[in-house]
Amino acid sequence: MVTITDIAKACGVSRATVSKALNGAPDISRETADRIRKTAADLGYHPNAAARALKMGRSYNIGVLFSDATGGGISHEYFSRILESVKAESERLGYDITFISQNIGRMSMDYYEHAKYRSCDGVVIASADFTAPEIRRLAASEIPTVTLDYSFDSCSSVISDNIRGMEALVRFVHAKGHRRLAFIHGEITSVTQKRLASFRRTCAALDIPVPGEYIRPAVYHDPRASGLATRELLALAERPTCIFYPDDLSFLGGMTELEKHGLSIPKDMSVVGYDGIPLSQVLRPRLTTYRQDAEQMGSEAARLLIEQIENPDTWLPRQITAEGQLLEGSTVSDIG
Amino acid sequence: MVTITDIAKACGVSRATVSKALNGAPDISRETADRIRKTAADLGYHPNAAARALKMGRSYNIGVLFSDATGGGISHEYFSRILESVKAESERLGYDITFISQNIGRMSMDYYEHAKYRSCDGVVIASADFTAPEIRRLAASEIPTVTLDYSFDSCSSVISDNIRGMEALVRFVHAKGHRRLAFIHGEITSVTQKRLASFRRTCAALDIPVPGEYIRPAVYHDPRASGLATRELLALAERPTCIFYPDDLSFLGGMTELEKHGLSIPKDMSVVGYDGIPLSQVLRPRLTTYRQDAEQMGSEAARLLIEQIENPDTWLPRQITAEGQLLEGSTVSDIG
DNA sequence: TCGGGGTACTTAATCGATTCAGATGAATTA
DNA sequence: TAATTCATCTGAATCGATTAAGTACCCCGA
Repeated sequence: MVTITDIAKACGVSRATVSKALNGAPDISRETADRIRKTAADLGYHPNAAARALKMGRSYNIGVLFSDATGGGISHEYFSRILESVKAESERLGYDITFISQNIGRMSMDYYEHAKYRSCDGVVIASADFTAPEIRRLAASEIPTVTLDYSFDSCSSVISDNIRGMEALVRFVHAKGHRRLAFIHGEITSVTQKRLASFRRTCAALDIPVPGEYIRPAVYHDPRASGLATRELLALAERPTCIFYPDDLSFLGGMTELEKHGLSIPKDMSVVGYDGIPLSQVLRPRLTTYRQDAEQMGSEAARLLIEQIENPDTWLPRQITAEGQLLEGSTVSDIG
Repeated sequence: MVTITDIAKACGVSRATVSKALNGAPDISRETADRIRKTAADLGYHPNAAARALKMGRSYNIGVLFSDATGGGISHEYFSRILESVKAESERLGYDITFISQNIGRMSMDYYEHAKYRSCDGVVIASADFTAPEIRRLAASEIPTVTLDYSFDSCSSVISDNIRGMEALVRFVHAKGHRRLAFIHGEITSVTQKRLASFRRTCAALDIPVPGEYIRPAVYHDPRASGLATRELLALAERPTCIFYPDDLSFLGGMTELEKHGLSIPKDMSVVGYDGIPLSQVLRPRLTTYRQDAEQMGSEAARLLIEQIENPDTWLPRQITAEGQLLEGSTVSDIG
């Protein structure tokens, strides 16, 4: 590896001079600085990240903490899209990405310790459970932190607008004349709570009664679970006219179940999804759903975090809401 | 942060002794070693990764390089599942994961330089194009490397058996009596070439003619592209009786198109996918496809890599083939 | 001619951990 | 008793980069 010493030798100056020149210190003459920069480029020099991290306490590395109940966090399309855009934006701004988890090999450490161990300059957190003490410890620590879809008041956050998204869907369906709305929800998380609360509140505002049996638990991104919930709904004495699915993938499980019962969408049953993944828009009928802008959320999160890292003094926590968008497909019949 | 110096002070020994005790050096007495280990645990000590990396040239960090044409690598289910399992297995073995890419911030560097910059102990490579010079440079370097779905003879690799997988599908369809097989393929990569070659070879072996117009290009994981390709196939004078899709998601695009033409699966058209993602098995009819074991591939890759890192002397390149499995759904009619 | 004040550099300490080459002291041997 | 051996621990250099403090040199004014 080319080190600062090699450049110093090649240029006949001290290592300190090289370091300063490369970092744009004011007390190096133009000519020397240019010469050093040219030599560095010629030799293919890149600073050693470990040495820098050790000396400066800055690693130019940001941690990503994705924790969900099942552990397969990344493989959910919503998360992987966020991850991809956090990664892209961070790289653009000069930072690398490392995953933060608990228990690396034989060492047992929590998230905070792991982040310190790797000298992460900051961490982006997505979690199904923000009440977990390990998550709170990290969020409350001196390490800059941005949370996704949840907000602590001591750190910045990027939130997809679940309240407004769900309200938009309910109002859309209501406008089409539906009054018997069933709601299949994912595991209880803060996001789920928001969507459910928004569903209930909007229904109340529109004078739509919501019988308890119309609210069914399932699991996010699990077509099987939503298929089951769908079957239960179809067994009710008074069937709903429209089913809200926890997400687009879950809808596919429901779709299968509806077909089995010989019900066609939207003639015999209307449905809406959530997420707006690309797949939902190539299905026929096109799914009516609410698109969450995962790309925007990821890059916004990276920007907020890095801004905080680089301006610790002037920084104040900010909550950014990522606007979604109702995708009006054709899975909701007009029975007005 | 608790450092080795803190422990040394607390125990009244030198820093050297602490380091040796924690690393199990033989010239430290049992009692001293125990006392030091206990103190370390009490104080919540964890070694500083940067300091270690600097001194030892070992970072306990492995790089993951996912590069595809579109750039959205991670968000493809197949890749994200591999990533998830590389991550899980690496963590179990004491390693963290960092993404390797080109051009971090203002610094322009290639993959190899990036891996050096972060002192990665090794790199797992998944790429759409293994002929790219930056990929070859990394694979040919002194950095331990494991490739996925491609093999250089100088490094280990984990390959999903595309040859056998495709052969199994063709034979299955042939056994059901189909003789007019259309093949929609993804972007031309080494994987695509293997599948296509295997398709052609197996067809030849079974005396199935393959007209050029039955081979259609599309894009992996893009329902729109495969929908288009499907439309073209349906416009042919002599339609195929079975369509091979590049992957399960692509099939969904085809499904939509087939429905539009009033064709039902498998009565009017048989189809097979590839990948065996969970979704494919909850659809009705259940998709006939070939399951690639992404989880096994990921953990196998991590194990191979770490074995090489930890035993550089006795190491020899190994090629591991991950067996897949034909999932016999009900999207292929029996016209025998 | 001497010193004040810049400019442009160098020296050396430092970050936290590892490791080689001693050093210490007790026990053993001639 | 003096020399040797062994187990156990310490001192100091080192990895590559940064940075506070110090030095050399030049220019200028009185």
